[in-house]
Amino acid sequence: METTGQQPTAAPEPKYWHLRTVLVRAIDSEFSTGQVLPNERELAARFGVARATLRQALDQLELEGRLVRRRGIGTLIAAPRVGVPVNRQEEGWPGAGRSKAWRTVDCTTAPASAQLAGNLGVAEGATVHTVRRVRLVEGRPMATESLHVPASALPHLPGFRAESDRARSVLRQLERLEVDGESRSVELGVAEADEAGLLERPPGSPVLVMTTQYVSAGRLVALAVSTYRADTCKLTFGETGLADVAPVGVTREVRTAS
Amino acid sequence: METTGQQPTAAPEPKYWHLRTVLVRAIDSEFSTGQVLPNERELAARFGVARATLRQALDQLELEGRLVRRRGIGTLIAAPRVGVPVNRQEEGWPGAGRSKAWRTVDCTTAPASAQLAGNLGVAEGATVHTVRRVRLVEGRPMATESLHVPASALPHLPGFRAESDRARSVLRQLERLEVDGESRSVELGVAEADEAGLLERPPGSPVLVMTTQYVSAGRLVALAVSTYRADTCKLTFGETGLADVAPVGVTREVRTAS
DNA sequence: CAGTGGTCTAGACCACCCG
DNA sequence: GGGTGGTCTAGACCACTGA
Repeated sequence: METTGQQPTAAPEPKYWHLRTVLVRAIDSEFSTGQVLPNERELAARFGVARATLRQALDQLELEGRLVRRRGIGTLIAAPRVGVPVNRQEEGWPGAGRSKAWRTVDCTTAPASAQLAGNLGVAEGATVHTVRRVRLVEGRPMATESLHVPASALPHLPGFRAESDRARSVLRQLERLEVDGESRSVELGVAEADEAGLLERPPGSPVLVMTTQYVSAGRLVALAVSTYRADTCKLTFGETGLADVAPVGVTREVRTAS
Repeated sequence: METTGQQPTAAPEPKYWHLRTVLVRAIDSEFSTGQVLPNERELAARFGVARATLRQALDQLELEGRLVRRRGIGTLIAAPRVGVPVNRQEEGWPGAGRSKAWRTVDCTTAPASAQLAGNLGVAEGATVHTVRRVRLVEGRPMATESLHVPASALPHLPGFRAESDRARSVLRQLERLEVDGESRSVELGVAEADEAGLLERPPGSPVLVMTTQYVSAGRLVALAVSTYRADTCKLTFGETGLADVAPVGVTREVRTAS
């Protein structure tokens, strides 16, 4: 199992990491999108390791978005990640009410918990509308979003309505507001049970969690928490999209090799 | 090992996922930042599972940034993620030459590979400067960056110099350019060997890969590929930072519970 | 049905940290 | 030293897919 002829005193490279490197090369040179790899038991045998060790390498590659594993089917070469625009307001929230990009799941109106109230800058117990939506890209769910709006930010909201109407009303009222700006943050998370279901992924799948604060007239009028599938999504904040860059994996390899 | 009294016909929840849920509750209620958990063998025994199963749950929690595991020490409750500003130009590149936020590692000047040339919009083989830097937050490395600049974008760059001087010159020249805008993308990746070393993390650690295109006078003048430690970083794109939102984990729990 | 990936086990050894 | 997490093994059973 010589790695690359390293000195005995050198730091010993874990088998699974070496395996990953070998597989990356094989994937890049001998396979193309959608193709299925040999099954895990065979691969493990071929490389002379336990199946668990091989799986550790595959886990890495899946986290990088290079592989997709489907139970009962096999391990496939993943398509390059989809660039999902999140910068333009039309992509995020206002104007999206009529778009097909988002599908409303439900809408609740309830008093804010201490936690949520703090984040929204309102008093605890203040009424807050919460719209839950799913973002679709090419018909597939790519993200979930929980949009929290204090009732005080929507003075002209019509009275009681059916849930689906209420969601529409909230979104419509939001569009009427002048949005001065948004501030966002992005971090890594995992899909909880409900999100996992909406994203059609198993619980624990990695997601990019984007938190957006919408400001109007100097006040925070909405807080959106979105979870994007990390396996297939690349969040793009482009201002005026220049040419798209090639998959990062490749870019980074190039740099490393230089 | 009753989970929560679910029907036999219900979808069986994996043990490691149930374990994770239990641990999340324990962490939030009974532990505080920096505290060490019982060791893995003891925890596994206490929950009546194999150590490997327990580790699967801990892996999840580490990915979420709730735990930190240190070899020879133990498993600690992680501090909340650090918000790292990446939107303001002063945080990213121009003006950072004199700042203490970035430490230059090296600087190379070489012909562009086909891959890199395509991404930069120059001819293959064109001369490109590459500055490698590390971003420090509170003295700790939080990100690595490879900044690629076509020599054609820096017409006034002085001649040959020592490497450290060259890096400084490239950065200084870049600052002189008027930057019309940047377009960014963020996705999930893993740290390769060299990045891992700079970030003081083992290879394969999750990172947020941010790719930034800098545009000046309608032309792409620089391409930056940054890798941020996903365990401790939260990328913030705030325009004019309002109050910070609480840790997302909590926020999301609140929403789920509503 | 046979074949795939997903979960789980019990045990072993190693690399690292500290007193 | 003894204790920690990190790696690796060989095997088992389950859940899902497709023919």
